Amino acid sequence: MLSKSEENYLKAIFHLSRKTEKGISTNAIAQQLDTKASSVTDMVKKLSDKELVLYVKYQGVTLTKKGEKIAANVIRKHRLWEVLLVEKFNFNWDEVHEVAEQLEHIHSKKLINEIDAFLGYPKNDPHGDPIPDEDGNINFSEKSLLSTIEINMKAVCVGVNDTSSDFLRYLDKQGIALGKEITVLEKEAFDNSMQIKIASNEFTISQQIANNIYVKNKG
Amino acid sequence: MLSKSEENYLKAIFHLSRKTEKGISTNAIAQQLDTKASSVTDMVKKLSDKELVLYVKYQGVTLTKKGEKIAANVIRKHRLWEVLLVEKFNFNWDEVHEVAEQLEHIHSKKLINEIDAFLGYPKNDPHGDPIPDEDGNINFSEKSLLSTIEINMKAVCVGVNDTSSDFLRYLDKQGIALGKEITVLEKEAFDNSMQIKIASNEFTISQQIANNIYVKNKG
DNA sequence: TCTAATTTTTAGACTAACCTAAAAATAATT
DNA sequence: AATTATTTTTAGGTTAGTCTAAAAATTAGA
Repeated sequence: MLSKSEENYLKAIFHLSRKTEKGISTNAIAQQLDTKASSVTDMVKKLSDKELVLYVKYQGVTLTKKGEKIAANVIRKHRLWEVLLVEKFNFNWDEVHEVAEQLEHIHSKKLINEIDAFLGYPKNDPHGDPIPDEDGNINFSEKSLLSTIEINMKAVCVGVNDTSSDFLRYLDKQGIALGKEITVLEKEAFDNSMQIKIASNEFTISQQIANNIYVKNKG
Repeated sequence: MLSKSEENYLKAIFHLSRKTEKGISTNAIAQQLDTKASSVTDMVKKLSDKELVLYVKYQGVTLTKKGEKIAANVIRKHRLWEVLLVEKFNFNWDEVHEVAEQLEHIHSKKLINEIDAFLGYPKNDPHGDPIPDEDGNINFSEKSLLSTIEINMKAVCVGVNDTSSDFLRYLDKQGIALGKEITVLEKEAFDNSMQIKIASNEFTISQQIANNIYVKNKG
């Protein structure tokens, strides 16, 4: 049985691996976990001994099949708990992260599968991220950043990149939520801000906002 | 914020304090937590520094008001999680303990109060034990051991003492459950076994069994 | 009440997970 | 290609929580 810390390292490496094909640097992991590179080196050696990562000194790490499966399972738990909190326990999508960080380390196969069933086998968490299945398979359906959508095109909001409270509450305030249809009306060349329409509401969002909203193009 | 270990010590002292007015010995705590007396001494000093227990060397410990409230809160969480597992997630009452031991250490006031509401503010856990309120108040309603009930008296099962899987599954098999009415038909002086009736079923139970079932006398 | 048995505490050590500071390796720049 | 800058690792230390073994205090028995 892995410790909470070991699980967190595997999860961090999993997430970082999505963004590159190369081995993940100790520094990158340290940053992700808000710890020091020297601590990462220690832990990565331990995970390597347990055959959960492949580690070559100075060359970064990659997950083994075994490590990847465990990481995906932690993420599965995190996301299912998030859905439970939002759907059944009146949490807002900006309130779930901290508690889910704790709950993802609860060890009980039965419990997480019962929650999955209780929720009707959801495919995505409250931020639109896909929920891995029991075997660690994860469905990365393609999505685009809102900032890349052309003028006069329609798109459906399917996820967010930033999950900070500040950002999510801004979205709440603007009426931006998963499933909402967004029309791009105009783009400002100077600051890359864009004019968008949701339902009958028209307003402007900054590039920073548009860079943190995932959509599926509807043409 | 207290560590999991500190919370477990407070909980153990709380439970042991129910059985005696005296200070709780390091040995008793060690036994309860399956650890060594020397470890207990260390921890008890720490809890004393934090003013969660009263500790005099060689004289045992008692909880302070502050410590008692925290302990009751851990127990509240443990028992509410148990109800959730049984009522919503298809756990049997003999399966909940281990997971609840993990879940009781999740820190989120909102979550536990939402669960409480979701469950309709239950008064007792699946084993009949009372659930403390948010302020740590706990309702110890009096109950007797089935072994003390006189012949020809009726009683309602309201709790169990032993919560091991073996014992609880034995009760399942015999049709003994919370709320069931039990009539004492006969007592065997030799081994203190008793003949009982539940619904229309008559059978014999050993003294050991009768000593682990709590009932409320119905006369 | 004095000695023996038991309980409790102290002393010293271990592990997991972290840290800082220095050394070593790799990457970047001229 | 040589030097500088950056990244990574090593070395040594810290804290929380545990342990064993020995010492000290308390309790029990004769």
